[in-house]
Amino acid sequence: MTGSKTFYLTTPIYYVNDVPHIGHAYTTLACDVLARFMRLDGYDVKFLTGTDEHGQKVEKSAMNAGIAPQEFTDRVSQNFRDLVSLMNYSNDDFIRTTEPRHIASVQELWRRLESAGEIYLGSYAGWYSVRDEAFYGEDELTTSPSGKKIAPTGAECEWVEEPSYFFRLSAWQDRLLEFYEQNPDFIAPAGKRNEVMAFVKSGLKDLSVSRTTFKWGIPVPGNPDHIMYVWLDALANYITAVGFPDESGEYARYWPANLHMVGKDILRFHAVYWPAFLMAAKLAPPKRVFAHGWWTIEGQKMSKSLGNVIAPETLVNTYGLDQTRYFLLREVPFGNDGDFSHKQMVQRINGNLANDYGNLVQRSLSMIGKNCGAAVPQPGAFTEADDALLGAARNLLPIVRAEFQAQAFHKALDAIWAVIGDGNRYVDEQAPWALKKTDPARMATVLYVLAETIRHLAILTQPIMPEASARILDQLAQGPDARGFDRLGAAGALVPGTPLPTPQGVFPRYVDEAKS
RNA sequence: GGCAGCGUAGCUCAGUGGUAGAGCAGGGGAAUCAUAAUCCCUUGGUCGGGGGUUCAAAUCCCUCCGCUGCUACCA
Repeated sequence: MTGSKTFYLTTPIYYVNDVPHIGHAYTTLACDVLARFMRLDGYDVKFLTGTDEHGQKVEKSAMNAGIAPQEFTDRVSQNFRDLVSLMNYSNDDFIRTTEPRHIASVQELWRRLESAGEIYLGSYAGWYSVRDEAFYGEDELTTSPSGKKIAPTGAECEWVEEPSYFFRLSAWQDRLLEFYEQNPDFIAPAGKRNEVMAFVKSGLKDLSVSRTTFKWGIPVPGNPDHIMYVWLDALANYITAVGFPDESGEYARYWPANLHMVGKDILRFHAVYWPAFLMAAKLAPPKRVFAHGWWTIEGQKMSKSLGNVIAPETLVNTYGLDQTRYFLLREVPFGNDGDFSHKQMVQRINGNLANDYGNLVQRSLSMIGKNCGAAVPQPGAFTEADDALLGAARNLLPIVRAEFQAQAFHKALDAIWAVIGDGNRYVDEQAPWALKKTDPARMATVLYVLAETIRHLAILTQPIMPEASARILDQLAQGPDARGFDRLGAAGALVPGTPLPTPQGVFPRYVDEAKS
């Protein structure tokens, strides 16, 4: 056993009514690279993703499709399971909110909240638009000449009242603020933390947590006329997946979650409602919620009406899987909004991957293949320059680790690429092609230093680019058991004389189709 | 409207009191191991405008202009 070092991280569960796009792929990708990193770093990791399958919209979509809701969700949730293999995600579980384990979990959570006096039956009243399926505040509405209340969307609203259970969110305002104060890293990035705290400080109202207007959801225990509020249902997936209500097994090992990764649109649910629900049920709140930004496409907002929504499959087919993974995490400081453009993508592929990283690997391994009998060369004494490059490579782990722990993936990549740059400069300065004639022993040392540097780089790029990194490690004859972070440094140093396969390019240049 | 943040080289951004920086793009050169990839040098900014504090401000204060986010129950 690895012992006590565990790491539990989650993506949001995706609403099955959506078609997977770059945004979904991005969220799960960020979790995937973190999960891979932590595993390589010796942690016992649980990485969860899944689908949110209840709610009025799903019910309606199923009806329109002429099939039962369950059959409908079975069908469309497949889109998200396909995304897993397309993007090479390494999740340990895939949860669906229609599974029996989840229904049992949510109902138990409800019972605990109810028995703790945190839920009461009241009635929910407000201006409701049937067309928008949404309630509006009095101040958002305008009045038409005929006296009707009109929503900002132009839809007519009517005053409706329905019985509803409420969660006593108002009672948690101070305890939430105290929780944020005592856990300054709970919400990231910092700007988002300020927004959430401002929201909570502005005052919290009790939250309606049940509906009677549709059926497709989890019934309230003891009152099946009520369906649970979708967010209570959805958020609970994070404890369901670790076995709740059984608190002995995985729950004891993994809960509280180390990280909930979310898009910035659903931060409030995770940073306000969720810890309140959990604390009210006398369960531990998660350690951290990170809200990342949105992608625009060629400078424009992604939207169905603009027809510029990019399917992850298109990216992977056009640019390659690892190239896409690299771009999404390198191009934009994680947490910021970013823009996807073909030009930038090609820039990254050709500049960073083909020219910098790929070329360093290829030029080094190619010289070893041709001049060192296709085996790891035998080094002599190291010079200052050798030690400098090796030192930079060996010093990378603590830097990269710190950046990953802060989810600053772009900074981790910057640090790795700095060493790639060092490597290319070292090749030019040492000019092993000249040493070949003048000092073959020195050439062997230089090439050994390069191979050892590349080994470090490839081990560290595994989380971001699993396939390409594996191919580089293959070319260094490093087997599956030689790829963990415990092999960085002297512990895993290449053994001179080890036969190496013929090197092959790993990052091809992207050449645009000839314009017509 | 209120609260918060941003505005630095053509582009994307780093830099929070002490002589303006990086990557990419542009220009010149070197090298030839390598996916014509690499390496070196270099052009380029009155740090949004104005005012103030200070020996010294991109960095602190005030003000104006522009942009963005949040301001609860569609997920």
